[in-house]
Amino acid sequence: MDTEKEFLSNYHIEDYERPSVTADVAAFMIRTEDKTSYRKNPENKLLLLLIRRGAHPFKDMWALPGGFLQKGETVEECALREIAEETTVKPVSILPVGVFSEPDRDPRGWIISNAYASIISEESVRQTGCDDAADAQWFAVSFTCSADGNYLLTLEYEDIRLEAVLAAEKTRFGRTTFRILESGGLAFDHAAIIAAALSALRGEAKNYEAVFDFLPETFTLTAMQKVQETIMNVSVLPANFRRMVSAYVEETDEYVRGEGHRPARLYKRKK
Amino acid sequence: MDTEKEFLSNYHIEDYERPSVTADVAAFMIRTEDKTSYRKNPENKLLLLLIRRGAHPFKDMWALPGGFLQKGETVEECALREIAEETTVKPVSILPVGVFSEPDRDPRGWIISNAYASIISEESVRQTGCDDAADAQWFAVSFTCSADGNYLLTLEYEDIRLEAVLAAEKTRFGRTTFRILESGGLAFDHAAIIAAALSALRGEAKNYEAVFDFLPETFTLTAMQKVQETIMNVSVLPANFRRMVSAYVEETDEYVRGEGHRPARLYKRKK
DNA sequence: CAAATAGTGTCTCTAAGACAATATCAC
DNA sequence: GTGATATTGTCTTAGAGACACTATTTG
Repeated sequence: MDTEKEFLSNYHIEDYERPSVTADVAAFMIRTEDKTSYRKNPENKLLLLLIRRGAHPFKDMWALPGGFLQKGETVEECALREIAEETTVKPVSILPVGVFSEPDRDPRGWIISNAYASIISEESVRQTGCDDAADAQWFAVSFTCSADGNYLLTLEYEDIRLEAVLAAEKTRFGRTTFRILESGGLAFDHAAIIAAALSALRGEAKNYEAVFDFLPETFTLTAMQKVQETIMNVSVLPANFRRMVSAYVEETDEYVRGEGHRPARLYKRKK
Repeated sequence: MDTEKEFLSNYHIEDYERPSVTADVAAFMIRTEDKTSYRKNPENKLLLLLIRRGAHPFKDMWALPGGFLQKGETVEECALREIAEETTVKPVSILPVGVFSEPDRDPRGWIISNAYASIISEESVRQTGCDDAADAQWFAVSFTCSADGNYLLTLEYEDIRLEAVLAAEKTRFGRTTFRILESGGLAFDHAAIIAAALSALRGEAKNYEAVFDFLPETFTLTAMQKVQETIMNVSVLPANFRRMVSAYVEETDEYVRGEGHRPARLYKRKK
């Protein structure tokens, strides 16, 4: 009968075949567009960071930032590291989306991916400017349910337009998985990962958690509502929105002036 | 410039160090206890399947069933296979709980675990009888928040009593992770995995999805309510429970008779 | 003043909690 | 009848959607 110590010294973990493990990150940002009139409030756009692959496989196609898990870090730390390497900004928060482990999902071999959604604040990007590299760009996101029950994921940056089609498959427990019908020029199974990340993000925006992460320290309630509506792709009456978030925010004494209409009070998140 | 084909033939995935990947499963069952009186309804108990480890490390301690990911299967398939190998019954459903990847979580080396909760119906266990092996037993589960804000996880089988203490750490998005203060004799970080699985299970029982999976094809509403209450550790007034589930169930023409009180109509899940 | 947004009040409807009351069986 | 559960109905309250109305600013 071995002792535990003896057992461990004789144990060779290398004897078993193992997969490679990666973390892939869908990094979202909301950009405030330019005003169309001196008195109109600006629109918002939901953006997703994609990297143009410089190497095979899927060379020159667009993919989520991500990379291999390194010894000594957790998968979550790996996701944070990868997003930091690509953007130079620290994500406000990070949300697990799922594990993608279909054996044939990567032509390089047996590689399973831990997917995360992360939220990057517009503020932090404006400060450090992270999209100067031509191979990393923020794409405008559209994700809608089409008439035939499939989902259409559209990603646009200047004249580049990626259109993926996904079949939504309801699994147990109200979860939905997405099967790629057309990848739309996205590498690997990243179209499915992006769809899952968007679903997760929308789920978390319901309780306003995710909404705050897109916003600066202080914000107007209208700005908050626009963020919520941009993520969720629905609209609410302003009066009702104010009532619903009133428990989560607190007033400051400051106002936004000079907008061509009544000044809006700034709020901050209630701890 | 390589073609993709050339690139892949020169690509040696073995050059990079990789972790081992496992799936661990918290398999839950609800057992109907014996009646204490001819006319009283029986109580329910929530049970969790644990395996006594026959090998180092943590030899002779209790652990979740689980095992290494094999080539050609997804982590979910791995979880299903592992639970089938241990119990001979097919779980009704399986629910992802999270990835546990702290570098030092396994003394054998770099091993990350994909945790799942699975639901086993009492019916299927009664039919095939899966706990004849002395090294696999169903433990009664108790999981409560103690006065100091920590969580107490108690697992009992006959004279064996495992008591783990966990600190709940709120992460973003309303999620909670559990840090082990006392493992209570559970192997690896399995106390934390069990706590996370119970949290996930309770979350899914709110919308009755998980509740149906514990029940047979047809059931009384009282039986359904007891299952819900057993999982969630809360109680509801019967009148209100009936109203709340009325949208999810439909009547059958059958009744349960001979119980010493008014016969209860049998219901089935509404598709 | 006009255009636009900021902000308040109120009506209605629905869902959930509390609770009263009735129904039906085995012993 | 008694003790237990089964089942229905109703009162109340909280929250969300709809909408009317007022307030405030800049060009």
